[in-house]
Amino acid sequence: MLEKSYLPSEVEGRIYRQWEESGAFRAGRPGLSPKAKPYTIVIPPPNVTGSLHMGHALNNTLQDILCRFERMRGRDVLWQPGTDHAGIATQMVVERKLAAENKTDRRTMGREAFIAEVWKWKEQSGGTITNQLKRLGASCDWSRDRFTMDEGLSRAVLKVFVELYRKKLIYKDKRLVNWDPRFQTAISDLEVVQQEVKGHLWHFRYPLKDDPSKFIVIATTRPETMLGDTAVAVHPDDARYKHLIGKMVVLPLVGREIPIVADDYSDPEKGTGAVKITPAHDFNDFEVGKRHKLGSINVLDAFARINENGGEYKGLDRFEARKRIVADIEALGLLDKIEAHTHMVPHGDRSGVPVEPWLTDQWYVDAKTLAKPAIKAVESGKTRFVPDNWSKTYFEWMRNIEPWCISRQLGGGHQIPAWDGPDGEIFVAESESDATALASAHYGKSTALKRDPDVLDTWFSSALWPFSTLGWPDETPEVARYYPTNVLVTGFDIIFFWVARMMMTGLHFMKKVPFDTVYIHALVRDEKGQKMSKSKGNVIDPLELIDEYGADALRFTLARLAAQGRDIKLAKAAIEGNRNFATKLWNAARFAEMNECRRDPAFNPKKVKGTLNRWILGETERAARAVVEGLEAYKFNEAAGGLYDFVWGIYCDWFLELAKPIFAGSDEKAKAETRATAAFVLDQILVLLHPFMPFITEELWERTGETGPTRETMLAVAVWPKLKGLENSDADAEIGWVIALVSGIRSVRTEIGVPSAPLRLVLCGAADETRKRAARHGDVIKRLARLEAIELAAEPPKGSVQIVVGEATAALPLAGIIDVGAERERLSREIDKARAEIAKVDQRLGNEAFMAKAPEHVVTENRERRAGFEAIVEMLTAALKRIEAVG
RNA sequence: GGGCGCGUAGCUCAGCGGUAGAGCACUACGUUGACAUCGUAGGGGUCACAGGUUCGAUCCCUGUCGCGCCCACCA
Repeated sequence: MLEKSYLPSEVEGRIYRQWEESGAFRAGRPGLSPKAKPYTIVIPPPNVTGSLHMGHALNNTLQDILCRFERMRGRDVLWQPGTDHAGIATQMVVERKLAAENKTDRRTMGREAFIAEVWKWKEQSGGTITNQLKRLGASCDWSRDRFTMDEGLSRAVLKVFVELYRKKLIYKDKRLVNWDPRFQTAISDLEVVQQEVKGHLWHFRYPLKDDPSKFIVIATTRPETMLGDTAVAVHPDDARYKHLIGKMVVLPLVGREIPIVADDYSDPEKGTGAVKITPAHDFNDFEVGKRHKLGSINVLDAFARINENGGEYKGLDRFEARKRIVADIEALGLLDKIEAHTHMVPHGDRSGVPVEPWLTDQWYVDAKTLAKPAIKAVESGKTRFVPDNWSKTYFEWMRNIEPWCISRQLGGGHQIPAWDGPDGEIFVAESESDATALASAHYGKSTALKRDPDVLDTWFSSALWPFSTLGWPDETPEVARYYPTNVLVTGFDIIFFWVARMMMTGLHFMKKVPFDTVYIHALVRDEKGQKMSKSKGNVIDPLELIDEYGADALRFTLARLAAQGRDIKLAKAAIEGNRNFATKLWNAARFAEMNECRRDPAFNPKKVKGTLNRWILGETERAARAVVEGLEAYKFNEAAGGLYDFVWGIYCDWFLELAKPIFAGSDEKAKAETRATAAFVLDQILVLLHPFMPFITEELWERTGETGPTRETMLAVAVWPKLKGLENSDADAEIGWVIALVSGIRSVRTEIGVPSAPLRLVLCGAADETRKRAARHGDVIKRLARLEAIELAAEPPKGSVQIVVGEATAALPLAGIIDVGAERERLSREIDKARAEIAKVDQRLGNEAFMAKAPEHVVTENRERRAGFEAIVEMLTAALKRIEAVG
């Protein structure tokens, strides 16, 4: 006997262990048909340092739903798990740990020692997120778990780097990069976030060399960079400054003479119309500098302090220098004015400090070239975004892509496989010995090399994920079988970081797109729509929810909210509601058990006779179809919502209720059939629901299996129901009639204020069918609508209230309801009919299209047509009146 | 500045050319042998606003207002 309610905490751990032990999650799992088609999803690898947050919960719930669904449909599913070493994030965690343990810091201990610390950390805590994913129910093939730093993946990284280098798609270049002064590393454009900062616009007077009593006034938000100014630019057509073009100014505080140049970049509307040019510290200025062959003077060091080019300001932090310079300019009488100014300032996404454009040597990927096939693949539909509008975002970025800076000056990560010769010559190879060999050949003698200390952007290894995890560059059977993957499930925030780059590397190295479909899901926010963040304190921890309500309730909630194109605002009440749904399901199974609804292996749904049973089987087929269609279209909300309505609103509310009198009755044959049907439908429900709520369904599958023939886990074999040809319009009509009648009576009872008074029901109208139905279902109707008696009459009694159900009418003494929907449908049909008539007339007159488009012309132009039009108006008016009369 | 999306019941959200939906909250009644983590019924909405298309618009088109996000922007 099932307990009174379902207790997730007592079930989930055990069930998950069973699944794992049975090997059900493994690609090529036992019991699989040899013809099974592969179905692959690679997990977006979470950071090893991370722990499960709500975004992971959504992302992995959706992946798990798809994987379990396809597994049950008989596919050979590989859900490839793994974790990412996540550059800065990991470095920060490990550094914090070192500090806590009073060990030496990363730079002092050196690379080797630090990497060892990272690995040590990974061994200790890297399993956290994996275990949390298991608690969620994720059915990954854990035997294939990978880490971006492990040996195989590192080999893939080396090979990709070397190959792209040889094809000149990776190169080293000296240009401005976004420099993060907190971590002292370059970062890519994507890792820069713009933040609004309330600052100032300082107007400085730069004296003319010819006549120091005259000035040109420039405006700047970053006074400290003036130390590196090499020109002042004005717009060539700016009348205010035209006469100054070509003249020199003397840079205050520094004394350097710099030219006034004419350049379109200068915007007469902004600032004073004259702009200082600092090519070493501004991306736009860098371009201006190139055009006018200006020198560039770097005045900052790696910590964003003023360097030796800053003269007396050397050693000052950039913001300290700013204050000093403004004060000094003011002291010289060269401060024209200060305006308050709010503007966007680029910050490092991890460090949170303003980044500096800084001139350094870095490694770049020629993204422009690699993007071309990646753009084409989406244009041609080889890879499809769902929802489709994300392809627009993808195109927009890919078509304007800039070189990808891949080198980082960090402690952890894949070291760049480049070795420098004594003369600066660079040797790129997969191993030190290969590089040495290259160097020997180049120099004609063995030469000592020094390895480039930089590491790769963490996204470089992630970009290879769909094939590196399968064993590439080796030609493994897994690569052949499971690549390309079927779908990538991810959030829109990493389309650029990750999706686009996987497309580029996948197409270049595998010659095939990495995935057919990219499903982009929403962001999970709190119930007020705020982004969840630690600082706001509005983070909902999925693990706490799992503890409180069970993994199934959380998963089902997320699935029901995962509509395309809208963020998810998650409220605890929603999860509670779905926990209640789990309880409801549990109790439906309990009810079935109490009524001896045992699974019957010989049960054939097509041979069922009873109307109620035929009806619920048809409904089951419909529900199953809705799940399949929903999941195939990635409409998780429709699939889950449909099941919710089916299980609660149809199976429990009506089927089981209508079955009660049969179970209590004496018609043994009907009883047996209804029992078998109830058990069969419950089985289908468990299967349909399993992708969404795997734990409770597996538990019930097992428990209901105790009575009938024994059976394996739902994952062992293809158990997805093939329900076809069960829909039955007679049964639909009949049970629909009963439901409508009972609902109508209940509603009328409340309306007239006799919720439990004994009432008689008088059935009238289309007699034969009504009479038969009443006879067949009289007991049920009486019971559910709490009636004293059901009578038949030709006409509704006077003073009664009518309930129209289909063609039949029922009447209760007092009350009143009429089927307005039927009226409306009839109206629509009549209009269509009239339209067709009019079209015929038009055709006869040779003006087909005319009438359809402009009826008002018709009214004045043609009597015959006018008659047709008026017919519509008349019908409309009449119908409207009918509807009004009814209320 | 460029782009995307959203404004539907008190709240969280579905829906989408044909009588406005669910869950939660609220009200009334109900412990009727699966379930009070429940049942039945009810109140509550000019579906942001204005035009247009249509027999009919919450839904399609145009515009306005409000909100959110992404990209670009350090004078």
